[in-house]
Amino acid sequence: MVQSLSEKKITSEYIAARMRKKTFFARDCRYVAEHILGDILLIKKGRSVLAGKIVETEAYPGKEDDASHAFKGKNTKRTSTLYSQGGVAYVYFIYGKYWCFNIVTGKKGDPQSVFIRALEPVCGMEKMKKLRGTGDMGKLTCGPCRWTQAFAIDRTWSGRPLTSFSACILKQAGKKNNLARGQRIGVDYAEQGREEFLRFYLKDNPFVSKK
DNA sequence: CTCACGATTAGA
DNA sequence: CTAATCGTGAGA
Repeated sequence: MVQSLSEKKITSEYIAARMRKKTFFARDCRYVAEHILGDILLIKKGRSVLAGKIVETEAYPGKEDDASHAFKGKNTKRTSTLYSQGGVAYVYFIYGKYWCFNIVTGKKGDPQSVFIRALEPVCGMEKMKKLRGTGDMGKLTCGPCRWTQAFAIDRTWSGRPLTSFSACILKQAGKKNNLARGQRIGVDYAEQGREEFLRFYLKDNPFVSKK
């Protein structure tokens, strides 16, 4: 277990010292997907704080990736956010009831992103349980559409910066990740993309979506 | 306008 | 294992 953020003081100085900057997100999605493992996703609304350790990610390189919404440069009303400068969220609706959350990476015009598949709860667990309608830790935040529900993510998040005091990624200095890599999940429709090893996760972390 | 489908999940 | 469920995007 990571140290609970609520055990520390979440001051703006604390956030400023650890926040991942825009320049970090300007990198290739594979690099970002790997290096944000173990970092903390933090969302503040007034006094309420929700935070989780990132334990599972997938890289979506964009134009050359037949699993990506931006394959061959496809640009629609929904996917236009993917073409932003790295560092904002890309959120979309799926299966009639869920929200999927990505972090846009790379330079403006290059539609890369990192899909966040699972978090380990760190702060605001009671609120998460309420939003999920369950106290079952095994199903609270392990899964791309479970954690977004626990964090009340919806369409209003698409395009929002993840480099602000109310929403950011906190770098965890000195972390020792036991990294694992594999094929992405749920993209069997992509003949090329399904073969590539673009899924990253923390080995043996119980909050990873698949065992 | 119509229609097929999905970067998933809950439940039988 | 399958049903649920509806916004999105492609095509008529």
